[in-house]
Amino acid sequence: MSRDYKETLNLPQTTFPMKANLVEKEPSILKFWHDNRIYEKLQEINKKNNSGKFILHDGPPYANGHIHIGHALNKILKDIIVKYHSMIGQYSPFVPGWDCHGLPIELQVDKSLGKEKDDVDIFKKRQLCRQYAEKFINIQKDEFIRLGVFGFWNNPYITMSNDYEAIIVREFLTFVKNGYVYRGKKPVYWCPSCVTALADAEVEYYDKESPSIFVAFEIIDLDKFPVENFPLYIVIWTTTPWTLPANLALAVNPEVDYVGLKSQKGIILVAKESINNLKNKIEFEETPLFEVKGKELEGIRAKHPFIDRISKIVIADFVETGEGTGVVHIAPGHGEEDYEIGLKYGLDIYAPVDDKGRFTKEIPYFAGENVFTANKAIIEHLKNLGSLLWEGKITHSYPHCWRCKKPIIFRATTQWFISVAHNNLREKALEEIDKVKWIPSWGRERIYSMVEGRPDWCVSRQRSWGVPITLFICKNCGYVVKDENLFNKIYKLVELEGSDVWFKINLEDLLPNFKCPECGSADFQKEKDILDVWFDSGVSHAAVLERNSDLSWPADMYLEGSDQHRGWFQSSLIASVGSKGKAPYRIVLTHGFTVDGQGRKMSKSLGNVIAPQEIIKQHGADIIRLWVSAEDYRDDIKLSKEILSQLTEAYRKIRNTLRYLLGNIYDYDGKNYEDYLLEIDRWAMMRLQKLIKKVKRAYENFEFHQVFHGVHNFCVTDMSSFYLDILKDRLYTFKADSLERRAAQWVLYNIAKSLIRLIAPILSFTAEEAWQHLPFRETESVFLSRMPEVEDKFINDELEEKWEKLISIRDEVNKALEIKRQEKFIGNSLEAKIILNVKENLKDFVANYFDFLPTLFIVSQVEVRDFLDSEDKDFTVTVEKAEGYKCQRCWNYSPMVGKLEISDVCPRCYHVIKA
RNA sequence: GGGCCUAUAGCUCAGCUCGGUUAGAGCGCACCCCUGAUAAGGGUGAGGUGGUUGGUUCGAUUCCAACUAGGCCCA
Repeated sequence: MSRDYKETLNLPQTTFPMKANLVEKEPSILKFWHDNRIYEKLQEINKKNNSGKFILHDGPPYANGHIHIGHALNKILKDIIVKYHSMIGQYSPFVPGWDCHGLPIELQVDKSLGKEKDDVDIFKKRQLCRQYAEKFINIQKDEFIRLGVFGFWNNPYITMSNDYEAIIVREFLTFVKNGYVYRGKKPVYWCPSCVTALADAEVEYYDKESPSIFVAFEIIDLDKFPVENFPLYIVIWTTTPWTLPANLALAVNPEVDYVGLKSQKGIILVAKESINNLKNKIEFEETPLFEVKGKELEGIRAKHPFIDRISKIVIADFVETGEGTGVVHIAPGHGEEDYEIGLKYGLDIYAPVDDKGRFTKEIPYFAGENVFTANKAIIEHLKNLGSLLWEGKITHSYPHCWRCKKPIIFRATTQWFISVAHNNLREKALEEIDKVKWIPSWGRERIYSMVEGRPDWCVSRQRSWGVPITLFICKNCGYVVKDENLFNKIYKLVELEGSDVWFKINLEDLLPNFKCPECGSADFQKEKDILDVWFDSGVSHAAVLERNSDLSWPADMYLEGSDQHRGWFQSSLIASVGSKGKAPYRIVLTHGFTVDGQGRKMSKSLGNVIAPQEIIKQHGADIIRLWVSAEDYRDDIKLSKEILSQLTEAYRKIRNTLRYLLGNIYDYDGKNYEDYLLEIDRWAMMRLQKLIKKVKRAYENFEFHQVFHGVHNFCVTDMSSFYLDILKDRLYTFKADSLERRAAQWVLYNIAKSLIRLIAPILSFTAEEAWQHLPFRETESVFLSRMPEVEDKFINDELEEKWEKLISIRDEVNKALEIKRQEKFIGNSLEAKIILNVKENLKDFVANYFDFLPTLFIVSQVEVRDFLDSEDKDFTVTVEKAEGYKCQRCWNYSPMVGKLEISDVCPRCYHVIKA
């Protein structure tokens, strides 16, 4: 007649639920943070306590659309860093921002306007753009908050706010004042039918049939070649004959071999590798008369076929020999690469084509003719001159206008530039790059080579939605007014009314009776272009870091995806070096991009996109946060269903470990039992210290996946399968207030309290929830507490070594037990008695732990015998059935069961019950 | 096509900086146990041509090169 002893045990009790139900729980935790002003309190505390600052400056996402997983990744990484630094006491306010101007929003607004688009005035249109941006700021804000990201969400920075726009204007005018800004020409996509410039995003590629021609340019500098009595021609290939009037140079590849071939026309010069492309098109003798490397051709002069002009040969890496002749005709006003070459060789950026795509007056024969229709006439003309060697057709992918769907052209137009050469801006920027810490380190190389090779910054856009280029230009002589007083007035006006004001004012209003200092004219025009949005975000260091008194300049860190080496990191660097001479950041951390399980980029067409909103709905934000921490962000970051389910499992393990810790300290009295620890408790405390050390170092080094792995391993290996399993007996069966049990509780309490804080920057919701279940907590939120400190007194190498040995013996015991379990000899390990056959060298060691061994192995009895075999082992394990009967209370077997006053319990339990 | 980067078990990561015994961990999986952490817990086990191919070397996952696949940025 055994009675139920369950009620005499100290079984775990907790209100911390096993099932997280994050989907419902997280919103209530958000409310808790909000209602109790936890973030604000954290800032106030750290601001006061003076133990340093860590300013992570937020790169503004574009206020368009819902957030995607990349946004989530970026903001969570930032949040982890900011929370960690806050929890070591540093003042780390996080001011989120949004990038609001720019084409994508304008296009959306245009789309919604439909036909009305061309009728609405600029104020109306800008207002619509503003409303559009506002809408998505609010949407994204809610989505970021839902992820558990802490920050000043009520007071973010917005690049379209009046004060921010004013700083944009001020910074730009400073660049102007300091001489960095100039007007130049640059080819842009141009639709002759819509009479407008197009942005990259407005260009669509379709197949188009174009002429394909070989044209001979006669070489003047014959003395460089072993040819006598023969004219020499260099032969180009082009599919845009209409660009020939603008031809200013001929490009060859420096590494390619060029050959002279005898033809009817004379000797023709083409790439050796291109000879095959000429066969059946031109008659020539295949044996080359001479051979010359491309780079040796640089500088040689040739005659334009129908315009009285010299075209020099230039070298360019991009010239290919796969098609054509290995020689490319260069019209710097009509092509991107041509333009780059033009800049390099100081060529005129020449584009004798008007708004409607017609040749200007200066072009003989073809003036006034549309460039596309002129193709035919030009070919005819070349033919007549004998310069055309071959003519054919080609179908290729060609840019078209997204609105009228007609083919577009590249056409140089007047644009505003920031010179990177002026005042050694480029060199200074490069020097600054070397002062910054780049994580990962290859970031330095990447941005360095980009800045080293970048052209001047084209900052003008022919658009409506942006901050205007606030300059007045003399209509007569082109002088740009740089009056300090004027600049100040404009700045003040924008600060007061926003940049819309620019479209309402005239120079006359600001500087009455102003005359051009160059020519005395009083006739000025107001610039209509707006600024590149990269300038907007590029000056955030001035508009946010510098101006917000809670922050400081430079930032400790910028953290964005690796695409920003070309984007924001660079625009910020140039903007900051240009005005302050220094980089706006000390550390730049980059992360990779989110890809699917196979490492492919996420795209709608592949159907492998996983939205953060979806994960939140299914698993909760903490799972996204765990994902962010688990993956090594320096590479591309994989995300798949499989990865999510793995993380869910890992989450459960961590959560359950916390739950078990909390469940076993339900009646802990809060006193210090350090002096009563058993050795295994000291071992556990040591493991905890090692974990704290590892995790903190990982946070310091921004290696969050180490945090995840460290914590998870600790929960699984050290806690769940070892310490906690072994501890059950003591916790459940010992007298509730016995010193042994209290000592264990003291350890568990320490572990719980530390663990919760260690995971708080990552599993913010779960940590907060657990914290609220932690007895004797000193702060109302886990985030108002500090990261645990390593207590060196618990670190003991000798102890560690001993326990490694004990654990390896335990492993062997487990193997032996498993064999017997499979044989159905035993089930629960408490049914067993272990015989340890030990050699001389282990004897003393084992003897020392003799009393503890049953606990360690979780068996009922252990007997130690001498191991006399000569086998190459220090010990062997034999499993026998435990002696005596099972104690109905603690389930250990004992020969004493049945011999006591209470017949079904062991002596140990007997005393507990009796007491 | 160019610059930068990545490639270790089904998954997430170690190790390799200064090349040298059977390449580690956790998860997952399989089998077993427990039913006093229970939509939990414990045990054991099976999983790797270290992307491929060359080179350097007595010896390479670790160094070098090429290639393949993938990513970012350009063209």
